[in-house]
Amino acid sequence: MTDSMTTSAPVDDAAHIDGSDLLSDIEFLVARVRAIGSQHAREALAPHGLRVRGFAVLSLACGAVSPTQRAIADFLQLDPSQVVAVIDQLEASGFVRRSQDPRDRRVNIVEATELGLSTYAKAREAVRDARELSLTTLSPDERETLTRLLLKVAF
Amino acid sequence: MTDSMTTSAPVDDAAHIDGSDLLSDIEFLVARVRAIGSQHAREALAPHGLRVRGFAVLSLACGAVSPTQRAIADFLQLDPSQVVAVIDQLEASGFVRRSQDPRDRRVNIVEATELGLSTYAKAREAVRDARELSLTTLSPDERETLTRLLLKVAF
DNA sequence: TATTGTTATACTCTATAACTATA
DNA sequence: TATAGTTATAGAGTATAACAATA
Repeated sequence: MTDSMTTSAPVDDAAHIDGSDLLSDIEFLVARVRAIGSQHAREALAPHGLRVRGFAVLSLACGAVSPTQRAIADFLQLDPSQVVAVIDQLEASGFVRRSQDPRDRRVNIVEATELGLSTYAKAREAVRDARELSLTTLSPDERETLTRLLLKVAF
Repeated sequence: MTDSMTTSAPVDDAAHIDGSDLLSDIEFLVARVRAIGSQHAREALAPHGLRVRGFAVLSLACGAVSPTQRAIADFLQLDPSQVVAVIDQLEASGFVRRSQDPRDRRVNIVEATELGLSTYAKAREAVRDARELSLTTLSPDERETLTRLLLKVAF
């Protein structure tokens, strides 16, 4: 339920604080794990000129089908106006380009450029490496279980 | 990696978008689950005059030992200046009071008031009920497993 | 009339540095 | 000199409404 990050180990303060309610609270734990994860991801992405939301959008633009802005908004559960801002930045960095759908001129299709594709490949590696730091305490089996359970909740 | 919320089911758009990279990404899934969870928590807490961070701090203040602001900051991994703001609000609402530690006058001990204790009890119930909506797809065993795995990563 | 993308705006959250009072 | 708390500020993230172009 919080989101900042330091490297301290608050659970060690067991004598000075009673966090029993929160420590058994899945939402609290999820919030904390997200804080750790997005901090690591931010650091891993920064050298590649990407932030977390930009990385997610670029990931979709690099997929097998070039998505529309609307599809991106739906998939990431972002407001369409937020997608505009993210894509503005990605386009300014030369990672994606917008192209009008000839069948419906309202629609923008978001395509990754060559630079976008290669940057994404490198950024993806960097994120994966950083993730090792977060998940080092989990066995491969446990990671798979965690992924499966999160997927059930997320959708 | 995103944080807004609607009730759409983006995974259904499988034909229109390729989210395969993200859907197997624990950090992405964690971010999404957090978004869902904190949205539910926000809605559950609003009628009680609490927000997510305030609820977390109040939870600690209602624990067996009254924490110092520093202990709260350490435990929640918040910057001490953020704790000040949260406690200001909790104190203005009459949920907690600050009292100076007589042994070290720099230290503020945060105690829950009677109103704080009763509000926390109600808010905790509301959050628990709301959580049922998020976790309805998980069995009790799965919830326990998820809690255990998250705890391993979180600390 | 409904939908895609856009602009503008405000609010919350997060991070940082500088300050005070105590130790 | 170091620590607990505070103040101030800026940046990032999020939510909302109104708008133009197109269907």
